[in-house]
Amino acid sequence: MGNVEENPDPRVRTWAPVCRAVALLLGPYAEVVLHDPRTDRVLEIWNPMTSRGPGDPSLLGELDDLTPSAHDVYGPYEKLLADGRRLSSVSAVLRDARDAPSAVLCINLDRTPLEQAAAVLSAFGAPTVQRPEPLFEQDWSERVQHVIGTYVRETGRPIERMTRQDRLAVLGRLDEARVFAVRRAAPVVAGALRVSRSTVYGLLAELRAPSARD
Amino acid sequence: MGNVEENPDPRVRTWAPVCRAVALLLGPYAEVVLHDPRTDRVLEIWNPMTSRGPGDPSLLGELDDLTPSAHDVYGPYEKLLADGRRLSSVSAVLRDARDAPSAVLCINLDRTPLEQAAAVLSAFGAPTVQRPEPLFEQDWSERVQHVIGTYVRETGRPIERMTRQDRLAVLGRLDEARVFAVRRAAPVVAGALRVSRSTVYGLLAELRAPSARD
DNA sequence: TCCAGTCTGGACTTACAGTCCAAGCATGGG
DNA sequence: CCCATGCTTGGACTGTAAGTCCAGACTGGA
Repeated sequence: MGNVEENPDPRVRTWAPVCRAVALLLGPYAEVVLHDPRTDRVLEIWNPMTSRGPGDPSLLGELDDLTPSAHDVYGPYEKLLADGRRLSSVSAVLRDARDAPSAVLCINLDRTPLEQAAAVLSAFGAPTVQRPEPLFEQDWSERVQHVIGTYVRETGRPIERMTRQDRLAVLGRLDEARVFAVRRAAPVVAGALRVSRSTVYGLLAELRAPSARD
Repeated sequence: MGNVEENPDPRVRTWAPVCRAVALLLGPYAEVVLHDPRTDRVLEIWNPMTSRGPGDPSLLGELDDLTPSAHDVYGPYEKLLADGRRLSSVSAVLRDARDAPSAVLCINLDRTPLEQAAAVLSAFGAPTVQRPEPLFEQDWSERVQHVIGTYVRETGRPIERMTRQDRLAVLGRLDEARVFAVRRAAPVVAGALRVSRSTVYGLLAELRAPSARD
């Protein structure tokens, strides 16, 4: 992470103590990044989780999320690393004495170990072979929206641009969530996916009967 | 849990040490019950989680699950207590010297504290605003059991002695819980209430159309 | 004993779940 | 430009479960 005290950039000298403190507090599972929003490059990085370093371009679109809100703090967002690690990410716009944006701070927390620990705990006294038969709630149609929304966010692909594979994946999740045990669910799902009822049943059949294993 | 050493029932004297050991090992979160499968009653109980005691009927249908399998050990099953605690439950058929079934052992582990801990862990570094769904409910048939169980506890009236008013009340709660939005729910509820399908629909109609408000 | 209220099994109707197919519509190769 | 291929679609169809209805059985009380 370089010799910060000698870093020529005044912004780094200003913010480095905060960054180092956060990096220390959250141990090896948090990455702290200071971005230059004008050049879209990394100013400094602590506990890097990828191979990024100062001067590298600010991959990951960490700065893209900043436009819509009126505040200076954003998130937490969920990010997915290429190797499958799941990150919770917050960003903050840092301003200089004249109140002009001078840097952007990002903290990326790797939630994978926490989630593994949670899985160990909740598996204790194993809850049967039956998987957590996910719920149905008063308004199960919100669950449909949630599953689809999550998928769209993960892939960055809106419903209109989904491929057949996308639809198969989404329907797989919905089926696992036992959504189709609810009456009238299929037409609702079809509508949500902008697809006909026939297509839903066709894709579901394909999912449920991979018996054509030739 | 009574003075086990003086318990006149030889089965209790035989199995008590095992039961006590398990109850001690799993601390306050596990209940150990010894059932008499012929009379369908509790022989002895350690760390009771409900108000059951020796001689009480073996509520909860802990013995119902035993028929279908060829082995003598069953589970873990998931059970829902009336107050919402979630149990992992295993049962074992205990046999005497002549290999005849003499008692049934049930161990019920309260998973709630573990799940709370798991929830704390997985909530750490909160993943966005999402997580509207309580990790409560499992599959809907357990919701049925839960509603009925709660009612039985509240009124102290077992299913067999319920009046028409009781059934109306229970069905009202189930209807509010949107249980009947799930396919195949009505027959299951009818079975759980020890009542015919016709009766369920009749009572439901009465509940839903009190329009004759004159 | 009868009566009133309730429950029951079973026959029935309705509504939805799920299947099937001919035709439409993209996409891409020749 | 045409055709071939693969996917989707609306609609017709079948099957299964949801819900209704009713004559008869059961129950407790007068």
